[in-house]
Order: sequence, then structure tokens, then C-alpha cells
Amino acid sequence: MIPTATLGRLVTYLRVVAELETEGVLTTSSEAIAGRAHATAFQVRKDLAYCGRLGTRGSGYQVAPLARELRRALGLTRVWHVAIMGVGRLGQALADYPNFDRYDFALRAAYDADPAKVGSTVGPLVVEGLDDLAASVARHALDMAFLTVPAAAAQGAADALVAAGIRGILNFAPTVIEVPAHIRVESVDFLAGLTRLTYYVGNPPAEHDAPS
Amino acid sequence: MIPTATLGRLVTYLRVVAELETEGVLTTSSEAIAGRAHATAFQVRKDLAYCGRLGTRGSGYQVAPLARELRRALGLTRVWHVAIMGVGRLGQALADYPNFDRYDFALRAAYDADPAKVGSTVGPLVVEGLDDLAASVARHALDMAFLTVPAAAAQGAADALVAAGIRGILNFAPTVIEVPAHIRVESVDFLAGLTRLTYYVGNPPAEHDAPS
DNA sequence: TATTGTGAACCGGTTCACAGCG
DNA sequence: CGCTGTGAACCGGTTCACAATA
Repeated sequence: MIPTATLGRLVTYLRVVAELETEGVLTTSSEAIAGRAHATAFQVRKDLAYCGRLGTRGSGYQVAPLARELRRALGLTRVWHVAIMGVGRLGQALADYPNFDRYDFALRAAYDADPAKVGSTVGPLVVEGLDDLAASVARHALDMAFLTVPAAAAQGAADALVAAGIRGILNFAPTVIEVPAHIRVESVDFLAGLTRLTYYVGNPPAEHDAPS
Repeated sequence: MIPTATLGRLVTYLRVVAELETEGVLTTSSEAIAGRAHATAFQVRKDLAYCGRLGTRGSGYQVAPLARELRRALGLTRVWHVAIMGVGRLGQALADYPNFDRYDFALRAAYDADPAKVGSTVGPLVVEGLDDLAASVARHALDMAFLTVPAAAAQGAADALVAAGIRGILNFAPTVIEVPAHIRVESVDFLAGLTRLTYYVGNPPAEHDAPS
């Protein structure tokens, strides 16, 4: 429904609006949001219009209802249950991340294939093995999983998660994984980001614009 | 020069081709690459054409030269010097990442504003403070930095990096940062990825396609 | 013949001007 | 009068058919 590109920006707008909310601002405008979000006022209005008639012509957007509607549009209306698959360094860092509850996510479980890790604790969780993953997924009422295993193990781990009933995967491994069409995957790939950065740094754009 | 969307896919193609290389495959085709990279053969050919005349009509692409040319196009022709700004959990996890040298990146320095952390070691590095950052950046011949500080500190840390002569920033903080036009920023934002995932999981697409 | 490279059609997203409305 | 919502023009990227060529 919402275009992918718009979806990405809506996340940013929500952050901006939440920031305004904590600053005590009551009313804002497409221009003000655009300034903080690195976008144009045109684009902000068009993007926000995907979520309904959120503003008031002539006076702008009320911060609190706007935040509420953005959260609703993005699906942030309940606490989502998340698991960590793969308790390496990254998995541990995520387990210790203190801010999930601020964002309506709850870390409920951590899994690792290595028997030596099973039973140890990471952050608030006890690491479980992969035996009867489906039962554990059901018990924890898991919605989504962080996939933080080595690239070579990513496909197998993803298959196991899908078979166990997970509906969404946030893939941190630097590799493409195949999943059935009804499962969603989003990737967080810092090596890809680093490589894109390398391209840009190695090909500096001609500077025809003088700095303002 | 290369469109952003293409650039992202080229990174994936390079991974695929590197994989083929280690498998000992000598020749491949746009179709084979597409299969592994989750793309169409059309798109692979169009994307690869941005990097020059890389294939041979009638017989496909030779793996080794293709890998070489992709690396060249992406700027992976030398070792890039990278620093870590912010030695929290994520910064530490990155410092311990064992595979950078495989990808022609070298971690050269780590910085933190907290005096208590200065002098401690993370991975192979001794944490430095921010006094005379410019001299340190020059001494280590740094090209780019991982920005792994809390969101509230991200803009200030980015400003310091830019002032010190860094040319590219890989931003891990969940916030928009402002930099001069000649500095490149790429973002790795797992909270944004998680939120996009939430949207898709909460709005499952109507299933008109039967699984094959 | 098999497969790439590419001009052209197509499509979706961005930009914009202005209509709509408080 | 000011600012939003939106239809329409515009633009860039994707898809495709086919020409080029080993």
C-alpha cells in the first residue's frame, strides 16, 4: 500500500514528531518537519497524505495526533515480540540494547546453535537451543527475529525460523536469504553501507555548487 | 554517476561473484548471477553495463575479471582506513569484527568522549580521546568513520569528525545528521529496519499468488 | 547459436502548482 | 490569508525486445 520509499521516510518523520512532542511543541508544519528530516515540504505532505487527512489547512499539523496516526500507520500499536537468532557479538550487543521498550518492542528470546552457549545469559535472556524451536516461538508469542548468525549460516537459520512460525526477519548477515512470499525480510547490512560509502568517497561529485 | 539503486545491487553482485570465485567457477552468466542475487537477468546486465563492457556476447562473463572490475567500480582498489567514533557496545562489537581485512578495510583508531574509556583497549585498538582529533585523523590517514554514539550525541560527533578531515561517515545512530555537501554519509539504522518490518508484518499483502 | 549490451517503452515515485479549506 | 491535500507534469529507474557479436 505505502510505497517503500515513503515508508522509510515515515519512520524519520515519526522520530522528528516524537522529538517535537518531548520538546513540548503542540503544532508543527510540513516545512518544519522537512527541515529536521532532510526532505522537502512537498514530500512531507505527500508522504503524510498516505496515512490519511492528518493536518489542518491553514494551521498545520497537531503534534500529538500526528504522532499517534504515524504510529498507527506503521503498525506500532502494540508491543511486538522479538527474538535473537545467533548470540555472537552482534547478538549480544542487541540483547543489551536498553531502548527497545521505548519503541514498543520486547526482546523475548535468544537462540544459538552452539550447545556451549545454550543456558548462558545475554542481557535479560537465557539462550535457548534450536530443538523444538516452533514450540518456543509459540510460547514466547514471537512475531519477528533478528538474524545475527554468520553469513554462511544465515539461510539455514532463516529456514528454521520460518518453519517455526516467525513472520518477519531483520537480517544482519551480509547475504541474500530466500524466504516464502508471506515472510518479510528487511536487511541491515553495514558492509554494504560501507561499500557504498567507499564508492562515493572514491568518486567525489564535481563541486559546482558553492557552499551557501 | 552510478544510480544509487544500482550501486546497492552491485555490492550484492560482487558478493555473488566472489562466492563463485571461491567455488572455482570460471564463467557465469547474467541469469546465474540474477538467480543468486534476487534480481532479473535484465537488471543484472543493465547494472553491470554501468561498469563497462564486462561480458562476452554468446558466452557470458568470466568470473575473475568481472570480480576485479566490480571492485574497481566500487572503489575497492586499496585499503581504506576506518575509525570508530563511540566505544559503546556497538562500537566494541565492530572493533572485534574479524573480517574487515577480507574486505580491504583496516580499522585504525577508536575514539570516545568519555575520559574513563580513553586508554582502554577494544579489539586491536587503544581508545583515544577527542583532543586534537584532526592530528590523530591525519596520523592514521583515516578515510572514514563508524559513528556509533548515542543519537543525542551523533550530530556533535559528526561535526567533530568533519572538522578533523574525515571524508565519509557510516552512521549507526537512529537520527538524521547534517554534514557539508562534500562529506558522504551512509546510514545503518536497525531501528528503522525494524519499524519497516513492523509495517509489513502488520499489513500482510493479499495473497493472490499461489506458491509455486 | 547463445548471450551480452542498449535504445525505447513503461512505470512508479518525486516535484510542483494550485485548488481546497480552516 | 496560510497551509494542507492532490491531480498533473516530470524524471529516473526498471523492463523489455532486439541488435550486436563472439
